Amino acid sequence: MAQIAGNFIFNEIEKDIASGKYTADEIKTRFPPEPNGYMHIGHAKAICINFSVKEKYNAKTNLRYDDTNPEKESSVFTEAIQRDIAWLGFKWDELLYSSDYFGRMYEYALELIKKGLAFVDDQDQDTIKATRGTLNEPGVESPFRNRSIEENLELFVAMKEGKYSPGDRVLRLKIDMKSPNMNMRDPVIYRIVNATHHNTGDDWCIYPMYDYAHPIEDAIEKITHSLCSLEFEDHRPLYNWVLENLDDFKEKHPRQIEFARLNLTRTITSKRYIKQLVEAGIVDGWDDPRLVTLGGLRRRGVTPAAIRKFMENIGVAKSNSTIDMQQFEYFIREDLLLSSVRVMGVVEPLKLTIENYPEGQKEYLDVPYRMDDEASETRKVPFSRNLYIERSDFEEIAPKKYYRLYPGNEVRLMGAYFVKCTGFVKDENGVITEVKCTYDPLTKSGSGFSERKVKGTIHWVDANENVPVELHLLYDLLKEGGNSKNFLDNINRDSLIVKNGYAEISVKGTAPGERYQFVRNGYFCADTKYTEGDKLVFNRTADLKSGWKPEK
RNA sequence: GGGGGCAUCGCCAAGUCGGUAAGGCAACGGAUUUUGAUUCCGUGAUGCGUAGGUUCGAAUCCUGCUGCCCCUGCCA
Repeated sequence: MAQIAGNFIFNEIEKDIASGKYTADEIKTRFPPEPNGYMHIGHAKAICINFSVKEKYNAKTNLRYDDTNPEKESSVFTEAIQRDIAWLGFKWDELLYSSDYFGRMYEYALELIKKGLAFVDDQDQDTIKATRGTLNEPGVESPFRNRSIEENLELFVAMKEGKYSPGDRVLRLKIDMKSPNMNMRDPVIYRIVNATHHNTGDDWCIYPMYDYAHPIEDAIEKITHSLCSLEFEDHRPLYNWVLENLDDFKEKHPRQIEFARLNLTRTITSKRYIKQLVEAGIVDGWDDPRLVTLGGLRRRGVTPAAIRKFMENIGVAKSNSTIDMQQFEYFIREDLLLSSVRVMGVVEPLKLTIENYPEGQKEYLDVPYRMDDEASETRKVPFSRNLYIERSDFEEIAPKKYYRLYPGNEVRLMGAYFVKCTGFVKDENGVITEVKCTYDPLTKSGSGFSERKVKGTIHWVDANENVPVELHLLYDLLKEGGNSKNFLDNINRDSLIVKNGYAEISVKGTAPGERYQFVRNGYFCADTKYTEGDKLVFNRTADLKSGWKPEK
């Protein structure tokens, strides 16, 4: 395996090992998603970070669902999450649910109550909110803060037994209403919720809050490094407080370390916004190939290897940053360059007639999959008088430095012959409908012909023996420069361009999910939703970079 | 009028004890090329938010200032 690049988290882990805080063989991380939605590229960063610790230190990494809010969670998401992690190529050591610890969490709450560190508050939500204070003013203590341990115990048990309704009472930690850290102002740690939980069913009607549950989950699993995103930095004192006040964990407990989450230019990662797109029918689901959800990327044809290399390359740090989408695209192309088969496909067909190639004649050329590799395998590609070429490979009046076809110019048809443009046909609207040319039999590909050279090489497809393909060209979902308050106004309505083209016959029978490089057009992946039987639909995963700029 | 973070090339990002600014993406040259792809060479900070200070020497230490992000859910 390739050397894993360093980052500040690895440095901290190594310091902890050096200082004896944790031994090398007990290093353990966890990826703790809440099963309340589909994962996207941002989650992939967190997954890669946690599992990279496993790989680098030969450690353990658990997949643990942070399922403490039954109103938002569902098992359709637990399954989707497992699929996505497995797709990325990671194997968790244990698959766990924080809801499996509800019993222990309840016992620990009892312990805190007995220690006088937690109390049942009868105030309603609005009152609690109003007495929390502000960033600049301290909060005020609840009038119920000092009730007896016995009464707290009795009330909390009653909460658990369903004697009250949601909102009636909560369990709060007794920390400090004057703390400058809002999280420490007697945070609520248990609330009453009447909802069926995806894992525990109707066993519970009280549910722990994240700030209380998370440190306990980590500690129970003996996680050493609890890696999370920056916004939890303010929660770290509370994370530590909970563990330091519980007998089971006060001696030794996990360490929380925060890192900056991933932002990518030109993309939408907000769950709320993606949902809007799905519901408005702008995209065809959570796995629409234009989305950076893991399902969307998979359907688009992006490989797990590309995602992982990208994540490793961008590093891990604490500064808020936005990575240029081009950097991600670079790794997509890099991975596809050698892994995908190269064939010819025409996106926007234009007829090419070879006037001196006998009508009715046809030959099958042996074309190497890789023109740049002499050892490349070949496939048979039919060639005849009537072909299709790319519309953009012909110009009636050539711009400067245009190497493609225009009247009088000669180019190479990849894997075939040199061809010289002799004319073209326009319809009544001035649209070019056909290009005419002659070919030179001496220039056959592979013959070693070297009498003259040609600047351009273009791809082509036989006009009779081919396979029709529907090509989905995918562009940014966000309009450039759009910053209307109304999200939908910022959406690029041309993010999906559908083209009906032709691919060489070897593409026939392509299975959903299979990839090609359609030479000069980019990397394509057969869509898993629309490809069916003879109907081939391809998503363009990425185009090819081009150094050619028409205008000067 | 609080607290917690972050500031190194257009975008990311190394820089662990102060010793004289890695790497990637992008961009721009040029070479090779039956993909204007790939590959290959070459080009970037006298400078590390800013102003001072300590030091033979500071991105790294000290002080002041500035900018940006996060925090007042019975969400995670």
